[in-house]
Order: sequence, then C-alpha cells, then structure tokens
Amino acid sequence: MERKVSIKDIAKQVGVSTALVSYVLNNKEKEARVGKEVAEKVRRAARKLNYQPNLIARSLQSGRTQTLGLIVADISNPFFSYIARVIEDAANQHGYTVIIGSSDEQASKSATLIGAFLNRQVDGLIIAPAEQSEKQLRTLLNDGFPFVLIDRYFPGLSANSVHIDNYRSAYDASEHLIRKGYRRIAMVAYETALPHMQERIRGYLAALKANGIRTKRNWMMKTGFTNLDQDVQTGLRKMLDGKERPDAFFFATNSLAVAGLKYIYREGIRVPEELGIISFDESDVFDFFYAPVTYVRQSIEDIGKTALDLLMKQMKNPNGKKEQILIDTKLIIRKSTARTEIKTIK
Amino acid sequence: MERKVSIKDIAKQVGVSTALVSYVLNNKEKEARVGKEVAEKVRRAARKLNYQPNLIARSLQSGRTQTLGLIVADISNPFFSYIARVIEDAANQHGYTVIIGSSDEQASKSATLIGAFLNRQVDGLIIAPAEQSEKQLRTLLNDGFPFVLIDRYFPGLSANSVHIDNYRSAYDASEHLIRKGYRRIAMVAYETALPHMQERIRGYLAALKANGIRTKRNWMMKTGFTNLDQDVQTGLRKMLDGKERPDAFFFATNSLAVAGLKYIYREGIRVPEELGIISFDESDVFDFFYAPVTYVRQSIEDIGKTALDLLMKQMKNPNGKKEQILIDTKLIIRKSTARTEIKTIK
DNA sequence: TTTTGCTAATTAAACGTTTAAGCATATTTT
DNA sequence: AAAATATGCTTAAACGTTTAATTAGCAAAA
Repeated sequence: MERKVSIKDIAKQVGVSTALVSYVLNNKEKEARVGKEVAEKVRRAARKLNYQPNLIARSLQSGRTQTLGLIVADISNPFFSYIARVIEDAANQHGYTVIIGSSDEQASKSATLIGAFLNRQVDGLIIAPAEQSEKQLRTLLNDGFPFVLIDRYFPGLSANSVHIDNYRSAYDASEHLIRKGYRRIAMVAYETALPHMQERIRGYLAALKANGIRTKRNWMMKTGFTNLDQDVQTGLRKMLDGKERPDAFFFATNSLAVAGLKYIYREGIRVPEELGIISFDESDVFDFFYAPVTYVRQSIEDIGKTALDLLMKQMKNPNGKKEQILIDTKLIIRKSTARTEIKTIK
Repeated sequence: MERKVSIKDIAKQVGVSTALVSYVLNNKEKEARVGKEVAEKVRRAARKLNYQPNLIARSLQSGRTQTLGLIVADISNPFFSYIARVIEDAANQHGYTVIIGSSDEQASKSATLIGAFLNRQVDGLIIAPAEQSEKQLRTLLNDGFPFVLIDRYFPGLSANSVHIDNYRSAYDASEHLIRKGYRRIAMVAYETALPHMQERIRGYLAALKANGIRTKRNWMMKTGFTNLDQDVQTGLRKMLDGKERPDAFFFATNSLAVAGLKYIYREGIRVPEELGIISFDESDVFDFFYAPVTYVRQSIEDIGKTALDLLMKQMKNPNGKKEQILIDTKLIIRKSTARTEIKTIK
C-alpha cells in the first residue's frame, strides 16, 4: 500500500504552502484571505489526487477525535445490540464514530475498556456500568470527563444517566399478577448489587406486601451472569418441586426469562393456568412462546437517543449540571398472565 | 478537564529528555543504553503522575492505529451482533480495538463507512459486504488494503473471505425436506443479487430438480430488506392461498424465518403435518416455536475467529495470497420437519 | 599519545494537521 | 505624502509520540 496523499502533496502540486491548502480545504478562505483562483486550483488538485484527510493527525492537533466509546455488558445480547444500533445512528448524525466494548459485567474488564478508550482519546463515553465499577466512574466524574450511564446507575453518584423507574415498573408488574389472581409469586433475578436489579426486587417485594401477601424466602432465586441456563433451570426446579410452589414467575430480565421459558416449556407446565409469567425487557421469544409473555417494555430508541443527546450536551458544556433522566415503561399484557380476572378492593 | 500527563511532563520532572523517557517506557533501555537508576526514576515518575500514553500521537508517528473496522448489515441483528462479539474478543486478544458500522445493505452507506474508517486509519477491515459494493472492495484490493469478507462474497473478486458453502447447505437442507416426504417445497428469500443468496436459491432448485420435482414459479418469494414482516406475511398468504399450495417452506435466513413463523403461528397452520419448515442460521425463536425448527447451523465462532486470523495474517503480509475459507455447516434436525420418513431410492 | 570503543545521554526530525503571527505589496484614507 | 488598511500568501509552532543520528565523557587498546 503506497503512502496516502497528504496536504503536503497538494501544496507541492499547486506550488503553495500547506497552510494555504489547509485553509482552503476547511473552507476558511474568507478568514485567511486566499485568492479565488488559487483556492480553485487547490480544490482541483485535492480532487484529482483524491485527497482524504488523516483524521488521526487532525485529532492530535485538535485534541478531539469525533469518536465515542460505548461500553455494554455484552454486545451479543439483543437488548444491548439494539441500543448500540440506535446510538450508532444518532452518533453518525452528529459526525461521530462509535467504538464498542463488552464488559461481561466485570469491573476489571470495564476498567480496562475505559482505560483503552481514554487512551484512544474518545470524546465521551456511554456506559451500562458493571457491578463494582462505581469507583471508576467517580474518577471519570472528578476528571470532568463527559459520560452518560444507561440502563444502570448508582444512587450516590451524581452522573448523567438515562434509565427507567425500576421500582415503579416492577411494582406495577407485580401488582398486575396479583390482580390476575396469582398469589404465590416468585422472582427470578440476578445476583448483583447493581441498583437497577435491587430496585426491581424492591418493587416486587413492596407490591406483595402492599397487597397483604407474605413473601417466602424460597420464592426468590438469584443467579450469576455465567451458566445462566443451568442455574435458572436448577433454581426453577427447586422452587416448583418445593412445598410453597409458586403460581407465577416474575423474571427480572429477558435473558433470565428466555432461560426460564426453556425449562417451563420442556416440563410442559401450563401457562397461564398453572403458572403466570411476566418479564422485563423484550424478546422475539416472548411472541413465540405458546402463551405470549406479558412484559415491561422500555423504549430502547428513547434510551439510546436521550443518552446521546445528553452526552452531546455534556461535551459542549462539561461543567453543566448532571441530569438523571427517567424513561417511561409500558406493561404489555398478554396471554402468559391471562388468568381469570379477580376483583380487588383497593 | 485538565490536560493529560504527557511524556514531556515526566521528562521535566526527572530532568531528562523526552526521548529517554520514551525509550524507558517502551522497554528499549537496552538498545538505547539508558542508565539503570535513571530508568527507575522515570518509571517511578510515570507511575506517580499516572501517565497514560496518547495512542493518537503514537498512531500518527507509527502509521498504525491498532484499530479494526467491522462493517455488517445491521449490528442489531443477532447474527451480526454475535459475530461482532466474537471478533471483538479475538481482536482484543491481539491488542486491537474494533469500531463497528451498519450498512443497512446499502452500497452507499457501505462506501461512507469504508471511507470514514479509512480516514480514521484503521489497520484492517472485516466486511459483510452489501449488494453493489463490489467496486468499493475492488478498490481496496487494488490499494493493497487488508480486509476480509464474511458471510457474503463476490465470485469475481479474489479477496480474502470466510463463509459457508451456501449451495451445498441449501441443497442438503432441501433434500432433507424431500426425504421427509415434502414435495411442494417453497422458498422464501431476499431480493438481492448477493451471491450467497443466489447460491442458496441455486442449491434449493438443484435439489428439487435432482429429485424429479418440477418447481413452480409461485413457490418462490423474494422480499426487500425493509418492511420484512409485512412483505413476508403477504407473500406467504399468497402462496398458501394459491392453487399449488406448498407443503414446506425453506427460509433463506433467520430473519425471514422469524417473520414467517409469526404468520404461520397466527394462522394456526399445523407444523410439521400440514407444513414443513426449515431455515438457515439460528435463533432463540426456533427453540420456542411449538414445533422446534430444523435449521442449517453455521458456527459463528468459527467464522469470526477465522476471519480475524486471516486479517492478522494479511496485515502482516499484505502481499500474501488471498484465501477463500469455507466453514462447515450442520443440519440441526428437529420437529418442524418431522413428517413420516419416506424411503428414497438413491 | 592517539585511536577506538563503550556508556549514557541529548538533539532533531518526523508523522499530518491547524492556526496564530508575520511579511510583502497594493490600495485607500487622511 | 504619509499613514492606515487590505490583500495574498508564507513561516513556524504546536499536538504527543518515536527513533535515527549525534555528542560527550571516559576507559581500554594500539
């Protein structure tokens, strides 16, 4: 591969200084008082040589790379890949390129990624933070580096963030189950201190309590991020074979639900008669389960676009106030919770 | 945000030249004959100041960015997001970062992306090429720029590529349907000149012919990349209501299949008795359809890893021979084609 | 004593841009 | 006629690295 054409080549060709070429190609002829004919010559030469600016050089000079870093838990997870797509498109519209990394929910990987992205001089970050990554974020915050959290957040951290009201959504979802007549409602969650997950659990517990349902210890199962299918399967089996057999499952995310549905499907458990099912997030699978699954829908488009707008704002004004933006959710009610409606006295 | 610590700051702190600092931090003390104590001092200062190299500056100097570009049709499509994940991990292991772009199957977007990535000085590209993008690729090839095609390819283009044997796989899949007793086999494909799709069609036609089945014009439907659900639905309805009603559908990709299954499910058509179903690729949905779907599995891990290895090889030796690597497929047989087996004389 | 050869450092150029400042010449204003 | 302003271009420094070439001191060899 031969060396690429640089501004220097154009300068030589036309017989002017590189400065002049730069002025012309950046449309600064006016300010720089470049002669009309010379400007035209430069432009012609640039076209003829097929000049393409070296953005690396430009970045070194300007201190900005027009690049954003996106850190998600796992880009192969549909939730995140969809968000990535939305952010990619929005960023492109603003003239930015996106580089993506998966943290696998590990603080160490997250730290490595943040470091790598900063070394690459990204202008800003959008992060779905991993557990234990609060300290890294606090450092970013103290450095005044522009970033926005999505999906997850930390209450003690006054960073920009875009996410749903997890407590409220979980509360409403649980209450929906109760209204539908389910009483022994179990939850399947991730074993993590991440606030968004804790809030979902808190919402679930609060709804049960508010409706006079005593929760049992073994109506709650938590799994790690690895070995999902296996863990969920074992957990469900234990709950279903135990003595306080649940009559409904509340899955805290779509990946948990998909894992759970596999088991429920194999075991031939009848939904919604024998078992009610509700989940967070979305999935094609929910539509194809023999009893389409009721779920809490969050608008990924809104989250992605809002996050990008917020980041742009923050990059323009790094000292501006940090915002925590809540995105609406909607409960999509379908057959998996369609047990006979029961009147409740409120 | 204050200015980041540079090599200059360390030099000043220790009282040496920036060159010396660079030598030490790059572990070239031996070659550069740096004194032991001075080296130690430099290292200590670097640690104390929390020095992080500016990769942009390094790239400008070295001409390499340790960055790869990945262009897929749509990162929010699970097939591509999974490939992206595999490539991300493999690239990281080699010290590379990946930037991703979605072409939406449009040659113009593809050209824009390639241009943007080249301007960013990526060291190599992995591309799932869009229709009509052959010319762009030929230019890359002539420039000697390292790249590898995945999933798609162009017969006339002697570029590196990693993909499956689409003809063979489609042939085998079709023959499986025939062996299972299906005779009026229809295909649902994309309306595109892309060879991988044409090959799948060719394989399907060849298998039918070889088994003495005359194909009907209206057993073939093709759709564009937009309005998928709608188009597939209309197409299927027309075929199923027509007079040569198909007794099996062969979907050319998972997205087509998912769109088709939605319709088939809603219409209450009985699979596999009334209708056999087979598809390319993979999908969670295939497991949850009431009759789990038979499909042609291609190992995404293999494709991703092989592509990355090939790209690395090409970057090391840009004049090396170009390779076209075929990845094995496997027909995963399940209930959606489980009609009574019929003995065939071969 | 001069030459050669180490050792340990520095200098300076380069990568490709951008941009403030400078320098002629020409033109207008007072 | 002198001073101010306009015009058209160049110089040079800067961004943060890397690295070839050079220097300078000192010890060993001829």
